[in-house]
Amino acid sequence: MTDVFYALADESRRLLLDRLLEKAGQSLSELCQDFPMSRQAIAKHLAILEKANLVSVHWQGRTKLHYLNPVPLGDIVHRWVGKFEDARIAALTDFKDQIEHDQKPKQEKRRA
Amino acid sequence: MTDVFYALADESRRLLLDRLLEKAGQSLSELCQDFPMSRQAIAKHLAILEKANLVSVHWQGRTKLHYLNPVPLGDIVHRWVGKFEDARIAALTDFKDQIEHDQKPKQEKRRA
DNA sequence: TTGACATGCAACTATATGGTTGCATTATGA
DNA sequence: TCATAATGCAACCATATAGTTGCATGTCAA
Repeated sequence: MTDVFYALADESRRLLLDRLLEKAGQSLSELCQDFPMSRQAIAKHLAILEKANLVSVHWQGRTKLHYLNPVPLGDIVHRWVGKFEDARIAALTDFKDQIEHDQKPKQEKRRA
Repeated sequence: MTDVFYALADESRRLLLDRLLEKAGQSLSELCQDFPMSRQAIAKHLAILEKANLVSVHWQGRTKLHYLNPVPLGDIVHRWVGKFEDARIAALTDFKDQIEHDQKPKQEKRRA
């Protein structure tokens, strides 16, 4: 959980995921093209994405091919964000209204 | 985007969100109870959550009441994770199979 | 009015992070 | 075989992060 959020908390890493969404199976040097950063910096970012299981790799000779693995994203949505779903629905009804009317939200204890 | 992921990339901060989901409108000192950390450390975490717009505050005299704002979570899911949805569906069909069979995924270019 | 309570502000510390450069290792292909 | 290409490893640096402690400010209530 922490690993995934941490990995996503960096613009460069999110951009790398975008690149791998556009085209799967890119090598490190391929991903380095048009990226304003040294190869080693990118390799570190990819290692972090690997650790978070957001990227899977496959060696082919001396080149390391990278594949986006979107499964942890789904996990986060369903196993973590999900529990805030009730609050989100409530937010659409009362919370937002009250904020807009510059009042203190009246609920002292929201349902669990 | 970065602010939200960054805020969520810390166990303590995610725990604070849990606390505010259980009971809305808690003050700083209330949130300090049973939290193995100084008040100032918690205040910093709350400031980060505020900056990410995950927590809204309301002053009542000398006490600052904190409310969970789950809207940015929904935004992340729909505006960011959403674009990986196609890949996630594909992952369930071919990618996972091939990983399990220890083969290189055959797609060189996934659809955009 | 004044003491106590809730919070904020500032300085400080140790460690993590994001980046760099230089060199080593391994595999390809002419 | 051997130069080159793809990657890894290690040291280093500046800054950010997560935490601490001490003190200041502001508000409530007796």
